[in-house]
Amino acid sequence: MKKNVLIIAGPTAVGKTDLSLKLAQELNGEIISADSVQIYKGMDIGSATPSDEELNTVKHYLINEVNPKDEYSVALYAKEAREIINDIHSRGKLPIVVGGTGLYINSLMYEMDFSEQVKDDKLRKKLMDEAEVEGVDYIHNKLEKMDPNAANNIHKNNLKRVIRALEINILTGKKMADFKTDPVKTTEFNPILICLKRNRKLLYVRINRRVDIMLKNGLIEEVKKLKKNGLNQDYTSMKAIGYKEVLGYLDGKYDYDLLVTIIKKNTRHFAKRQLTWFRRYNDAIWINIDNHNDNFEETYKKIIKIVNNG
RNA sequence: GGAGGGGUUCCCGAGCGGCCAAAGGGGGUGGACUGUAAAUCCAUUGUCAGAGACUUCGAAGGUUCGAAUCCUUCUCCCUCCA
Repeated sequence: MKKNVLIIAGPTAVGKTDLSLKLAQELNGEIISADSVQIYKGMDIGSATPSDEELNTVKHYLINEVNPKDEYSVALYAKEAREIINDIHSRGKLPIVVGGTGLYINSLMYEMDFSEQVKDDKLRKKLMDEAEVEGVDYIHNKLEKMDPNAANNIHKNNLKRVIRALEINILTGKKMADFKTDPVKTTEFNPILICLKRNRKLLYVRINRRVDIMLKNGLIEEVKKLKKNGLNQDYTSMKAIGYKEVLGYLDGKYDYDLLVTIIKKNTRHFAKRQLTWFRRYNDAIWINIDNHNDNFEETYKKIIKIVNNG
């Protein structure tokens, strides 16, 4: 029988951390983060990384692992998280994947083909320059000739993706579809996907409140520190919500009030995108936790039952 | 008290007789997503909805084949002079 992996997903600020800590204690589990920002070191406030106390209560993985100047990727995540899952299983414990990065979670639940190491920054830049000079239609037509299927699926304005598809074709001669086999579920373990949700309005209230708290807790200082260490908006890590906006504020692009508004807005938009992503999974178990602000008992008991019954 | 300017769809803001359910932006909502994913991109946004019908542009009247657009009165807001 395949071993279980419990996955707790959901939009930002829904309350994943609190619940997962409780679950880990009840289920003899260890937590693997699925968060593309918490994985970076020194980005704690803006990414709502669990506190030191929380991190010490339950064993956590893939949090504060990567230098913000380094690049990270789903491919790496899929590899590392699977190794950790195996390790946890080998010790007879339950791996609990917690996070809101849909693609990362997807890379665990499904077999994604990351075998070909293809990436060429120079080529990307060249294509980007080309697009700037010739226009998006030109570059999209180019893709149309090389990989009509991909061109059909990617909107011409989505430059990043158009270029990626071209990059793959130029580097490997393959087409996008060659990597995009029908979703095949992983056979290594049995993923149990729990998606947490709340009433949208309430979620937005929580988001707004949390942004205020982040600011009060020193988000700006955190970004200043990162900036001092040489980080700027060109780094992937600094494109995270909260960070990119504060960098703009520090550069004088807008005042404090507008900064707050923008961070909140972007976070709300993000939460919406997360929800859209998670809705793709037909076998997801959605749990509304509106009524569990103070007491998770009912929710975690429900989840424990689900896990125990396979 | 006098002289002007203005009240437009959730918000800001264009329109100034028909091509206006009304530009544009914001916000909201829905969606896409295979190595940057907290990224990147798309759609939709008066109501019912099938073409189409119905109710909107501060309020009430009026002119006109036809009004958000013109006239009258009322009402609220802003600026300047007193």
